[in-house]
Amino acid sequence: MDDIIREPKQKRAIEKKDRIIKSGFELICKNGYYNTNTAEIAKAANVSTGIVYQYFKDKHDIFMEGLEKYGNEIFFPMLNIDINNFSIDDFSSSIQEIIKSHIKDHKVSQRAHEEITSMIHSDKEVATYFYKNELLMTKTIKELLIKNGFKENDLTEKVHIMIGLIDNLCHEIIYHKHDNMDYDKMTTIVIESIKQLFKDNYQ
Amino acid sequence: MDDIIREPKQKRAIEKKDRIIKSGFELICKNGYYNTNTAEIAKAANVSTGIVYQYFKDKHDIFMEGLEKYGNEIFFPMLNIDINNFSIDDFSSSIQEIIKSHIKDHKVSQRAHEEITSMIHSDKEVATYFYKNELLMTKTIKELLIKNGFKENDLTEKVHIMIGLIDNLCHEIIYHKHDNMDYDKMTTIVIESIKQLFKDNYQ
Amino acid sequence: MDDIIREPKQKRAIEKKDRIIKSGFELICKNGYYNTNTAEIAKAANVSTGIVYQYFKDKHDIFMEGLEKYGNEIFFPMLNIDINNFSIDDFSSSIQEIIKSHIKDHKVSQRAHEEITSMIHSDKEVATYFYKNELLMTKTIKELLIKNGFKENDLTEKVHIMIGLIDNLCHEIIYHKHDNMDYDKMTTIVIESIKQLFKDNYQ
Amino acid sequence: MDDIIREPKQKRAIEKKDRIIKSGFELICKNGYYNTNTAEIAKAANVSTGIVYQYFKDKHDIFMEGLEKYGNEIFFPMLNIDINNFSIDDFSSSIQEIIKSHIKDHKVSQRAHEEITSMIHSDKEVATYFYKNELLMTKTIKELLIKNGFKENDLTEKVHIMIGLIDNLCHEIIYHKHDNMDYDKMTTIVIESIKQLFKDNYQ
DNA sequence: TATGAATGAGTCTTCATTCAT
DNA sequence: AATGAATGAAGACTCATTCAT
Repeated sequence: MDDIIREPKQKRAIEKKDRIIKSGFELICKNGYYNTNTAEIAKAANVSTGIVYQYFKDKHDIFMEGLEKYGNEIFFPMLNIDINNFSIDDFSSSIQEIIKSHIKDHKVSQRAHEEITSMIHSDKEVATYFYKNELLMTKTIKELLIKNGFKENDLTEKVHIMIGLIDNLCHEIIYHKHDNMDYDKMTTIVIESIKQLFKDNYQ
Repeated sequence: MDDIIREPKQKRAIEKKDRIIKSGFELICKNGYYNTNTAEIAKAANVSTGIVYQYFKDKHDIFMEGLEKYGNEIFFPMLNIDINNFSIDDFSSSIQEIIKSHIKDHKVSQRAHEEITSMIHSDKEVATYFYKNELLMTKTIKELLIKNGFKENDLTEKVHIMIGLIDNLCHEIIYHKHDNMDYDKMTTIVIESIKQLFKDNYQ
Repeated sequence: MDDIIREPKQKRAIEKKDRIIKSGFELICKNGYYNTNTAEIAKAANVSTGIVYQYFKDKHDIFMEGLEKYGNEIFFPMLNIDINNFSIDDFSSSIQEIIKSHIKDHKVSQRAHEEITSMIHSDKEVATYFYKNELLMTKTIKELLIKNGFKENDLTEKVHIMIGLIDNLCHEIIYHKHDNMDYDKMTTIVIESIKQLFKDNYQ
Repeated sequence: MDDIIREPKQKRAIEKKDRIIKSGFELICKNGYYNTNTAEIAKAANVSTGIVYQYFKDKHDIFMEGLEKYGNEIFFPMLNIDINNFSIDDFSSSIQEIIKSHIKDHKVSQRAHEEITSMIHSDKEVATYFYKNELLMTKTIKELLIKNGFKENDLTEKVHIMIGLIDNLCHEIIYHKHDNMDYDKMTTIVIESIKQLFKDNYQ
């Protein structure tokens, strides 16, 4: 009974905290860390300024929790690649799939990427986050490929290059929309490049 | 007479302004826009805080002038590729040359890139700068390749992809130094990828 | 019936209130009034923050009740002098006894004295408390002396001076521990001074 | 000429800083450290809040400078005893003189003493200040007495006790004004006590 | 032109107190 | 009676910009 009564309290508290993280991270991604103040975050989360500091050490902490929570789908969407959707036999569609989900997952903010990567060098915690997840992602994908029959053959380096290719492509598609660029063609070329990249690793 | 007297003054004034731009841009690249204040900039430039506002509308203006002045060598070093150093016959070494100078030019600050790209979306002027120069760079390189006998054949897209490959490589080399990455191999692979990328455009 | 049920509750309530007073007073004495917050007090007392305001008007009220309850043994230990331990025939040892217990009673916190006396002038209630008890103490000791055969002879003033002498001595011993001071000698001298002070009042 | 123009600037700056120190110290002494905010201090000093932080590291710094500047006349007025006014032959009047000036010098605030001594234990800098000056004062007076022919004979301890006696007396006279206390008598008794205290040290 | 002192709005953060449960 | 989450006013401090000289 005690539990039943407490449960919603706790649930609401968690929801509240989540709201703060979400609002904070969204605002920071949209307007920048220094252009977002705690009052705005609190207001967007529909809480008082005071409560923010009951859940978070400081403004930076809000951001870090947001990064931990939402960062992966923005920066490391490939971490969530479903192994079952990956097929060596249909490399093209696998990569296309990755690109699609990559693009789809850019939800929180179009600006997140630049805003946050800019903090890598000023902010040790952010740097650590990226370093950690970059390694993880490379490792994850490498293992995925090996499971799919790829040979170790400068695989680490190639995976890194592939990630860069995909990142750049998605980035271009999502953000820039240069008028003179044909994105379907570009996608095709990138996929072809990736295939070439790994040509010595499978068959 | 007025001119004669003013001339040296003006020369000094120009030098002074340049000093502010340089100091401001360097500090902002090193420590970030919001972690750099005008007092620091003035001090680093060896001028008074007041004078800054005689030469610049505001802090942001200092940064923009710095970006215009020094941005290219940081963000678009390929704009400065010497056409004479580029050879279709020795594609590898040409690209290697580009990478080398790319890396070398990251002088003002290792942090400049992230710091500043983060401002693209919060700052229309910065965005414009990048948009403008990205197009210019793609165009420049494309023309360079055409001059070197390359065929138009999704060349715009390919150039863009190539720039991304090189950027990522340099970035990786300059910033991350992941222990498990062999950068010489990586460079070789990237060059090979670029060659493959353009294989239908030349010969 | 109501009473029977409430009784234990009330007992607990009283204990709870006492715990708040004790914790609050101790913390304030140790860390200062402004460096102690109600959350800490509640936590130390093992109660919720809300309940504090059911027992006390405000934070200041907690402190005042603590002062009333524990203040005497810190600030006016001489109020508790046991008349049976006081002897005109062995003045020295009587005073030595007072000093000993004076020092011993500085238990709640070495800092209490300064912290709280500082509030005398900012806080009318605290001022009233001290004024009231200072008079009481002087009066009490005066009466004690008269009961022990001392003659009225500027006795009020002398008692006040004596209290000051003892206070300073104890204070010095408790807090400062100046290296160059011999506290045994000092005690002897103070006792001799007190004897001299009262030499016209007894014999 | 440059100097002539600069001089007043600098003079005003110094005056401004002094005004902040004075206002800050007065307000803190009157209302307490925690009941005084920087805005009030700035307003009292007739400056903006911002300028305060050009002259001082923080609020505490204002206070410390005030303490260094005005503290001695409040806490250690005897440091300023004029040797020529001190005479072994007329001990009474010498001490009376000290008491008089002691009382006269309590200008900044009646509350200063308690407010500030309360900070001794919470504040290392304040503690250091007091420790340093207490030693200095004891030493100064000791030397003064020796110069006047006093013999070393527990002189350090006696000086300390004397200072306490005088402090308490002045304190009583200045602050408490207990109705039942005759301060002239009290002064006489204190002086007599001091004479007794040193009776073995001179003649 | 040049200085650097001065301004004051804006920011993060704390905490006594209240209130929904 | 009890909890502890929530409030929001207040405070220390920063800094882009202005201004007296």
